[in-house]
Amino acid sequence: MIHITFPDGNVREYEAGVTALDIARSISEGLARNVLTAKINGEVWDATRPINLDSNLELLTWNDPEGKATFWHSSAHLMAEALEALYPETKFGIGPPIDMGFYYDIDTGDRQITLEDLSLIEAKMKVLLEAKSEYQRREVSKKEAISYFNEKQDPYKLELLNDLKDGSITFYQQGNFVDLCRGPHLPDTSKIKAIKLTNVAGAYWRGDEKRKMMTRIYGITFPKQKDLTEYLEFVEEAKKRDHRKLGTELELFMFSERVGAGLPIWLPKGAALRSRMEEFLKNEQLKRGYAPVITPHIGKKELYVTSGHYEKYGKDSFQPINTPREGEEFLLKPMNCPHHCEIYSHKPHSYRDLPIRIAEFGTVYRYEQSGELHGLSRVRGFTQDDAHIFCTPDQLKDEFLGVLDLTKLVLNKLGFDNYTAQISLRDPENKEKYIGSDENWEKAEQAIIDATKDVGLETVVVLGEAAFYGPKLDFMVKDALGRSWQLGTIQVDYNLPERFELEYIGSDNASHRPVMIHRAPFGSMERFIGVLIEHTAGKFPLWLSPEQYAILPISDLYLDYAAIVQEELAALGLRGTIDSRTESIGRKIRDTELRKVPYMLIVGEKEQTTAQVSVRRQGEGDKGNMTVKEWADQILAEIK
RNA sequence: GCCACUGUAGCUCAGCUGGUAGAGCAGCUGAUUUGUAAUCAGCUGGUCGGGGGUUCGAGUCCCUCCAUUGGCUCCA
Repeated sequence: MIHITFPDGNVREYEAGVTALDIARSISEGLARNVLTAKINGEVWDATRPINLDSNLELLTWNDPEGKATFWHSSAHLMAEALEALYPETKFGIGPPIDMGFYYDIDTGDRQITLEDLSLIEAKMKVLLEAKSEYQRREVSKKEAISYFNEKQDPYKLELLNDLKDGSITFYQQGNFVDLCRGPHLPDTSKIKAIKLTNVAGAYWRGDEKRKMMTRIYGITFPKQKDLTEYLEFVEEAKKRDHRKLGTELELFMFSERVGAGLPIWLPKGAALRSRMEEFLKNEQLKRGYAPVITPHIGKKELYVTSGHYEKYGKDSFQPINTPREGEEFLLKPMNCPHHCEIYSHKPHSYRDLPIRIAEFGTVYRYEQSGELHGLSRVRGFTQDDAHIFCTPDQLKDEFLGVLDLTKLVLNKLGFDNYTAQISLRDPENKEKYIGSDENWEKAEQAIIDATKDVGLETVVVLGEAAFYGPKLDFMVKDALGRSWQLGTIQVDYNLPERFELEYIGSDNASHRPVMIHRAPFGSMERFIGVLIEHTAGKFPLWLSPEQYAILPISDLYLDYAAIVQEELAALGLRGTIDSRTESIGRKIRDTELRKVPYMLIVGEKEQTTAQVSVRRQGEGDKGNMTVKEWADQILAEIK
């Protein structure tokens, strides 16, 4: 008999050789039905693998990330089985689970798999499901494994085998399909109830662009048909909110082939929206002791040689601009910090001057590979809400607190209330990879951790993810659809003060090196607004809305009254338009709804005689009549 | 940058195997003066992404460049 310990501390006795599935069945049939895999002493195992020693056991279902991963991994094998049945010449690469679903990289030789083939493969998978094949695990020797794939002529699997140690190699088989695989897998294919193959794309073998481009087929599966339906609805909703589509429809921004790829052009409505966000932050920064500065869009190559950016990124950037006579080389600025370092060093500083906080909405240009460009989220020219704080090591924590507070304010003001912070610290095993003294690193890392604790921010600490020049904190923001985005960032930097030989005179009358904090609550205005559009589906918070209301007169007869209403509202700082077209009220409402103007004020005979407006909220409908004053008070309160 | 897909009017899209372009919406003009998501009629609008080629003839076939989309790789 062996002892099995459950997560709640309970211990039960079972015969040696019992499986996780048996144990689940001993508890309840329902549980057994839901078990996908199990964690045995922290390692994820097949639910059907015999347990021979005393163990800790955690049963995993669809609700556990490992359960889902196993489910999708097994689904990838099922897809491979279908592919092999349909196209026997297929060679297989790897087929792992991913965040949402799975993929398999395959080489089909001359035969091209296209989107149209997916439904055929999907159908084949469904046929194979009927066999309810078990996923059978088998330990094999390296020699046996090599001879199997030699015979099958699968060069990719042979290459993978090369890197594996004899004695740790397992095969999994379901139906006629055998794969080299560490596992674990589902008990059998019957758990898979809904299948959708979503995409086909190219992917380099082992991610190496010098190697062969394979065909990657993406898919997703679920234990219930309903889950698939929900997933498809989610995808549909995401498509509707796509900032590229909404940006065009709402006339916020555009791109032009003639201006160039990846260079967003802000249209009046988008520019108004963005300016309001910038004004908001500028005001907050003034309150917090930041000094606005302005620096040029280009800088001499030597500036970036000094900062070290040239060495690291020079070849992969926009190439230098040359002066025609002197042949001097200038680079489009990829960052604002070198310019800001020059501002710091334009005069000597006393410790009494610190911290010095300089801020700039600085537009930077980075050469992104053409295939990487994507709407506003990945561009070649963008504006950072950049600021650099130069302070003493002792001031670091307070400065960090101030920045955290500001970033939280910014996110909340923009309607993001679901976010966490990722703290990236250095790899304690590899301290020599980083610049700066041990003492300073420890101080900085502790400052970040303490500061986040002080403001009660939920954090994840990742070791080894720090930049070589300092630890950092990134805000991970969840949008309305539950998708995570990395937006604002705060980075501590020991490197640039060193390279630019920045100094201050301390109370001991000796010169010291300041610490630098880079921070950008929005990150990039472009990217942030892209996320904001998708988060709000284009229905921006009222204070940002390019058009807060539209007055819709029932007919031309009420245009004069509409103008009076508009004047009254303008005096209160509210902005809006009058739809003076000779159109039916139904038409005006429809057009205004589609423009996502938050409020419609309908005025006709009734309103004119009572000095009221009929209020309609976008997406919600009629809110009834009230006086202009009543409505304005309500709106001004909403904006606050 | 690499692989694949796509590029036709301001927008969304149709145009079979080659026979010199079509719809809806938008826009313009006129009529309609309208009560909570599309009033009606007429009209304008395209060197079919750019360039080159094959052909008697190219939106359609071939080459090339540009851009978009989905991936790969990368991201100070």
